[in-house]
Amino acid sequence: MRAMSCPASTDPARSPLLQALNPEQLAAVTLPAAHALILAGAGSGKTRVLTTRIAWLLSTGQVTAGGIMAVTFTNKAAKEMLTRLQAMLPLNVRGMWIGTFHGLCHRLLRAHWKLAALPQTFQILDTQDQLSAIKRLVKQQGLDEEQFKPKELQWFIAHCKEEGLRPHQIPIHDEDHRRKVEMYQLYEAQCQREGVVDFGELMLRSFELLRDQPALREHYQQRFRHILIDEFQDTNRLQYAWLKQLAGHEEQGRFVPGSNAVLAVGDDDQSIYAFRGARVGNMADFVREFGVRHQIKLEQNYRSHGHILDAANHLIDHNRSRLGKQLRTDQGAGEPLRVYEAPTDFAEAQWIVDEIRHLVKNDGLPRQEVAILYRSNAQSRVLESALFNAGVPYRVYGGLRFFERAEIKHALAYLRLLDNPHDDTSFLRVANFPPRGIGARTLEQLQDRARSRGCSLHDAVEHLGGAAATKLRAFVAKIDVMREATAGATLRQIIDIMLQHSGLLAHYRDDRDGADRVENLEELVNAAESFVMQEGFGRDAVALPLDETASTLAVAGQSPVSQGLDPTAALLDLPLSDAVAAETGETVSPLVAFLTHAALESGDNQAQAGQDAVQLMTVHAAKGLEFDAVFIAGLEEGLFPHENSLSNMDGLEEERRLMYVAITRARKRLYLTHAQTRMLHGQTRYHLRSRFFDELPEHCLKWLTPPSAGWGAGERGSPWGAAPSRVGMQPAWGRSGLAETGFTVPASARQTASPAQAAAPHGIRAGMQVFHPKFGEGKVLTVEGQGDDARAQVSFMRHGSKWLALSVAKLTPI
DNA sequence: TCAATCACGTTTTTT
DNA sequence: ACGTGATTGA
Repeated sequence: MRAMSCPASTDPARSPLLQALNPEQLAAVTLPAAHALILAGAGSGKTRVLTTRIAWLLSTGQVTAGGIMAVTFTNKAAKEMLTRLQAMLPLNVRGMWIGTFHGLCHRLLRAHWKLAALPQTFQILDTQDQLSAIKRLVKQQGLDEEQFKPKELQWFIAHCKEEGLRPHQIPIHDEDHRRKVEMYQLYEAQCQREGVVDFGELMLRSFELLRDQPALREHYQQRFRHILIDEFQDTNRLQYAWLKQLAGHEEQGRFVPGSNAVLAVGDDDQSIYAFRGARVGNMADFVREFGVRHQIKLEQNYRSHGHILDAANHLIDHNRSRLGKQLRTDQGAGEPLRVYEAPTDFAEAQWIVDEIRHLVKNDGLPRQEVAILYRSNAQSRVLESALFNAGVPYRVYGGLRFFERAEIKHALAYLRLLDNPHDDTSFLRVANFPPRGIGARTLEQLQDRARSRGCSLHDAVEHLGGAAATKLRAFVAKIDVMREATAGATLRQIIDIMLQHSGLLAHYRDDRDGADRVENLEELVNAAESFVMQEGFGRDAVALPLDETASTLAVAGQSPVSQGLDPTAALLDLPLSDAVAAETGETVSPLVAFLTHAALESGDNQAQAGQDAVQLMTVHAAKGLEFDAVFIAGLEEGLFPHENSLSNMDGLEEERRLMYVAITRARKRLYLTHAQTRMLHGQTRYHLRSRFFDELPEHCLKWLTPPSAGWGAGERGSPWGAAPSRVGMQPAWGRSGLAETGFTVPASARQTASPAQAAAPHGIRAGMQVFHPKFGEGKVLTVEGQGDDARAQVSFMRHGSKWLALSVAKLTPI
């Protein structure tokens, strides 16, 4: 370790930390302390660069641990960074500000709860809680749930916050819009009254805190000399604005970057979250507004074989809006991409499973090194059943997470009421659970009373008369008893007491199908135990992180006071006493901390159901992961690219980036599969092969089935459909079995060798050019349903894509 | 208050 | 097709 703490002036290559880096990576790691942008391609060692950069900054004494902030999007990424850092440096990373956007915002708000106008024990509303809070509000306002769909309202509020807008800042368009904004305002008031904040509020409130408190802002600007941001292409407007508060200030309406250094790492080609507010444009804005002079591209890929990379490069080249980047590898070309067309989704799944068994049996591939990726969750069902029937162990990502399970949410609601009896969301969740004779009617009365008095449900109870009130009082008393019984207890004891007193445990024990839920509740106790262990509550670990940091570096032979900026001193100088309190973690009780943890980290996606299992997930979920062998299933027009994204260019380009992400997950072997027909929403649908096939270089592909007509076919006016086949019928070539056999088909022949596009009686088939009296010329994308129910999705030249009932619409093939 | 029935929606998702 | 969430009847 001593060797690493060489001063910045010595040859950096001598440090063992830096030796294994390629020139671009080295340049990125050893950048001067200035704003910089790293364009990091898939598999280019991005995380490694980030962590090594931090380690390098620390070990060369350019900054102390307290002077670094590193931001990620997911807890997983944050954890990974911490783990890798710890492996590189003898450092207590606890005092470092490494975490997710929301985690760090939360930390700020806990530290400065008074300035942020929050109650000290404020709790976090997850998406579920938020929705139920909104439903409650809509009902309370006596509004029609049909007209004001809570889901829509939730979306509206979340998006306003992502844009950094408070209700009064929103320009009103029309009456409907005005009412939405009004609801937003009422929702805010409700949250404030109940002492809860949603995810968006964590971001927005801490942004405003920094914006409106100059002393605080300057303190943190002085403190965080180096700010590093991962997955920058996924940041939304508010996150970027938040960053600017930490790294500069406004002057006459213009942003002036500060003296600290922001390192943004991202990949515009992997921007797949525009639908939730991500702005790739933040990358360009960052370069402009921060006057970035250092830009580095990491294009050396350490993951995939040549053909896979070629395919990815070629595909993404079809996107127009790109910063421009080309991955390269030192590994050989490797195997070609295998393409398989199945008659049905069922057959596709069957074939994939067979192929996986061969991979495992013949090639000795560990099952967890095989992934099946798909565009939408609905596709997992048929794959799961095929795997299940074949007895192949598998694991599906993306189900309910631990802290989202109903029984856990109930338990957490009780725990929250212990700290904050005015949390109405929690109150309503468990007032009658387990059932104790408090009906919906009673709760409605209580809500009315609370509203008219402007108080919480808890406080409204004593002002309620009648028989029902007795039961409510008993409930409130129960909570009060629990609160007394748990005073001064450890987290474990609190949970044990709560589980007993609330009757939750007994309720699920009595339930015939409650075994799993009982198990989960017991797991909750374990989760709390390990949380306490990790956080080291009530012990030295949290006490003085900055001092520990200082001594660590002193041992490494460096003065923590470099550039005259001692963060410890800066902190103590602060007139903000609660900042110190927060830094030492003194003010947060273990229970509050645990509840926060539950909200911010909703837990693992699924218990490790067998390590040796094939991995199933959406392409989105696969981002950042890699596997030896990858299957991308359901590569069909309308599915992938998804039909909802076809109406505009941006949508299609995002789908293409998604495909790019999918391809670059594979190390050695990649399969691309599609089906002619598929069950979707209970109906049979006929799909064309995805246009993405036509965007891959021919020399990378190995067609295991004769290539049929694809997206490009109709466009080029080639003849159609030789022999129509029926749904479920085996194609002429049968199951060509092993991937070892293959067809080599020249690109020119691809469109004409068109087998078996299933035909419906009306004669309209996917891929046809058609004419509509009103919309004019168009191309059929999808046909679904039979008889009078048959519908087609047609992409018209002038009117975009539309769904038309074939029994009504006058479509003529041309 | 609870179970049975029915309408509804159904791209992607983290915090 | 299928699971969820709200409504209705016992």
